[in-house]
Amino acid sequence: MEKIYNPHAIEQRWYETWESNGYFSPDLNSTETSKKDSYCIMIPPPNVTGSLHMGHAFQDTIMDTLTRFHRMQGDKTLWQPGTDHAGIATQMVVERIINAEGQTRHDVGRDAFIEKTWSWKKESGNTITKQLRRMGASLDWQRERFTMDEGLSEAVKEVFVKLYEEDLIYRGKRLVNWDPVLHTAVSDLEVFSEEENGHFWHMRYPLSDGSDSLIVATTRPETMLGDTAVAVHPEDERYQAIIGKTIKLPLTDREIPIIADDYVDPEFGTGCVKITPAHDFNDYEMGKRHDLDIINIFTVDAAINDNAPEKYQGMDRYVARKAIIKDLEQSGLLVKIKDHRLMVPRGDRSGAVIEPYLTDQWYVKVAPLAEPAIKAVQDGDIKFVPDNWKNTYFEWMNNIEDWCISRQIWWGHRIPAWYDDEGKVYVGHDEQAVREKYQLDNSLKLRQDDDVLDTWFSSALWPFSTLGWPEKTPEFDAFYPTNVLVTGFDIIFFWVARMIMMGLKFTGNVPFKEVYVHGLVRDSHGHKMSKSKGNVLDPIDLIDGIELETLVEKRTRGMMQPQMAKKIEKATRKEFKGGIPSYGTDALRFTFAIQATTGRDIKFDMGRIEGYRNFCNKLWNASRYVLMNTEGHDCGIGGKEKNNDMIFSLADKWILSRLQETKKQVIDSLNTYRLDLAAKAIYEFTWNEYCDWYLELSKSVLSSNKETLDKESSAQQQGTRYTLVHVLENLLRITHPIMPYITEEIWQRVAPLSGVTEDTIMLQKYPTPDNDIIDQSALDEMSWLQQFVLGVRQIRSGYDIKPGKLLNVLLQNGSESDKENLLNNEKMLKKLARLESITWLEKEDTVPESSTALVGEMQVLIPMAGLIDVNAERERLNKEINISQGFIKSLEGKLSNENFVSRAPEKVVALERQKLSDAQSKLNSLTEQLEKLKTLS
RNA sequence: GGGUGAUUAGCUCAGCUGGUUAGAGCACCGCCCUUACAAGGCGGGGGUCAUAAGUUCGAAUCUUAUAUCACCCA
Repeated sequence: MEKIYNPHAIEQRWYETWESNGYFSPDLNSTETSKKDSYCIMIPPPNVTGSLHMGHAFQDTIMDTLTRFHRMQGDKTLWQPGTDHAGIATQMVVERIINAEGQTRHDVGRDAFIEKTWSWKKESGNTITKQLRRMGASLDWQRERFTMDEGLSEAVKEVFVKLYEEDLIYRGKRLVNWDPVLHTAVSDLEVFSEEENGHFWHMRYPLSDGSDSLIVATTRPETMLGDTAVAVHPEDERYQAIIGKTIKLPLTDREIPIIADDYVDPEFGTGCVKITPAHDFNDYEMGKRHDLDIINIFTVDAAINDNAPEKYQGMDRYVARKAIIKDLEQSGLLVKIKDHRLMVPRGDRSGAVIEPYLTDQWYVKVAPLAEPAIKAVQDGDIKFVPDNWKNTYFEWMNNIEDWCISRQIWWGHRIPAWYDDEGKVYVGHDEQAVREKYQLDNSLKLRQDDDVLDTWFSSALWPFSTLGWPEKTPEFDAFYPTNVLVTGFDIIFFWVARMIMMGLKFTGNVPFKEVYVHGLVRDSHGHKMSKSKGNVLDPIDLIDGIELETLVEKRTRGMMQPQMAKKIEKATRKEFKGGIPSYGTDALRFTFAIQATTGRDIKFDMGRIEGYRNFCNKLWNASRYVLMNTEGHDCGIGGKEKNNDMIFSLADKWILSRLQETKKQVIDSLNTYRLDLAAKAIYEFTWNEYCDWYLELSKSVLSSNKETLDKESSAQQQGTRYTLVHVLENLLRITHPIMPYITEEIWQRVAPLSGVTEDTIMLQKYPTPDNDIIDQSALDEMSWLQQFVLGVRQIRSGYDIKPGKLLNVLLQNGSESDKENLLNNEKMLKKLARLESITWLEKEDTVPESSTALVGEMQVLIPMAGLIDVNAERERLNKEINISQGFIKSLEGKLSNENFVSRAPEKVVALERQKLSDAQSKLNSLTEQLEKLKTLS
């Protein structure tokens, strides 16, 4: 093995081996595993145009860890891969290519455009699936699906037609988020609202009878052309007299009513609000309440249309804004202009300011679907982890609105609805089916709806459409309902809730039994990573490393706000002085796993990934040590059962016990989605116990000279070699779900030494704890040994005694069991504490001036003899005595409290008493020692 | 305005149903190239657990209020 762990040399080779051998695929034909033992996770389908970001990498680490864990436990395991067709995003990508060739998509035509999109997908749509492979994700690629696949499209049609037939889909005119550049409705998720600088324009609206006037304020003055009322609060005393009167709307010849509605906040602005039902969501609702006219004044481009006075027709909304301001000013109706920060909604793809816009769209009537979906969570058929996310879910489900599912673009599932010349609508799987269903004559001309469905519509079917639904398939039988959905909380509404509704509606069953909601990955300062902030980290760059210059270039290229580039460059150069070194996939995965706590934010800190890369190196080198000392030797394959003479040392028994406890902790943690605790248990066991103590202790067993080995020593060496290999081999299997590559690489070398020759670690059994192996007396004795060694080391370090200097220690005031422990472990103590000799003294023996450490009541004495300064030792003892006295005081306080003793559980009181007596004997020893120093000097 | 969550060492975070003299990693300080590992070893310093009140024999942990921050919804 190389001296330093090098992820590059191993990762991709192993992935190719796993994939080409079909290890990721569940064996559907096996009769051994019943339905009960199946395990399935659906990947949240990433956008086909997308590339892997930190959020994906985090989420995929979680899913892959769970998948590998269950696969190793023998479950029939499927992690279902695939991508979604990302209607708008994909269409824009292809459109950009066509534009670069000097054409528009309208020049090309719909059918040819779709064809081009498919060929783009074939050539370039696999960026993210390649990156998923780099992450080590054990997805069953043979079953990869795409939301536009034939089968999934069939599912979409089936669902649409059924919902329509049940009156759960309807066509209606409603306000939607309209992108005036893309000419389509967009979902809330595709709209980003950010604060921008704007103005508040105060305008005077005169009453029709000329008696008075009102002042209204707006951030969008051009919408006044569509005003159909002015509203005040019903209890606002200032305006009681004019409620019910009318306004002469300036710049138009319309009269509009003054209405009262308690939505109006009398404290805000002037307490008068202009109402534009066609161009504002709140106004729309108010318009419905008061039966107001709805006047749309915009074209699809957000220019002024024919419903407005001729003067403004054809003007872009911002040109019209200026014209209107000017005209109002000239008529003396503009009262004032105030600077104002306001939330401006922009389309995340086009960057255009989104307009609420009145159009014909298709909707899903959600309330009837939501009801069983709420019940499923209430009844516990679906559990959220952490549990409190269900509140967020209920909150949304109880206030749910109908879902606009149509989009005015070309790329997507075309709505299976046809119209005749009179506009009558027919819904069916295809034109032929429609004609049969509605008994239409072949001569009747039919035209299919131009719109396509929202991508989320097909995503909502993902858990069952990928398994072949509506066909009856063995996959569906085996894996539906799936076990867990792993997702960020940001799409509980958009996706999770809709999958639950659709799953229940069409399969009669929940789509998943648990929803594990993880946090979102942020930068080291807790900010959201975004291209415009220039703080994005690419997981692949963390795996492979990247030069500083390349990173700067990558972060500042193609910025929406180029003025930010300088700032970003500076920050990047400061944070990543030498670029990013290559950390490898396993270190990245471990970093994610250990940060997968129940919190909502994962602040990604470079210090941590570096630390876990070091951890990989530690594991690597520990393995090197094990191999160096076991290869070519008798490692007692099969353990004691097959090697009767094998002897286990204290250390062997101890580490074997700790291994069982670690297994238990890791398994329990993974079962409860606490990957952080699992990773931590692995880290601590590996580093603090196996490496720091066990490997060191094994050295004293294995260092004996070969020629002089007697039978006993060789049986001891066999025991130690067996334990070295056995623990490491188990540890690798325990760790494999989190760090697949390094564990596979090492396991290939280690497994044969434990008698296993198999092709891959990923299909081995996951280790299970064996309580019979846990040896409490070994745990106790080891703790004695550790205290002993630690005590000597502290003295050594406290007095700057060179590590190489061998010491002579004296023991006094020890018990029989101390004596026994000493006999059993003298050799190990000498090696670890670097001792020349250990001398057991009786109580009455006199001792030279010494520095003292305590192991229970036993005093470990290191004679000073020029090593230690008496005053310094006195000071040290005094400090310890002080601490001890403080502790005793607090314990005595507790125990002298009548209430505590009578009310606290007996166990707790007994524990406190034990603590007190321990502390007192410690104090006695310390004082005794101090006394000795006094009398001697 | 409504909701949710957070506040623990310089930084990033654990701390499960109240029983800890409050832990870890990184950073920091001292010693050490001891043949698995300097991406390392050994030892050490560092916190009134945001604030206030309450419940309790006992509160980082439960309740209430306040402050600050974050996110979601309107």
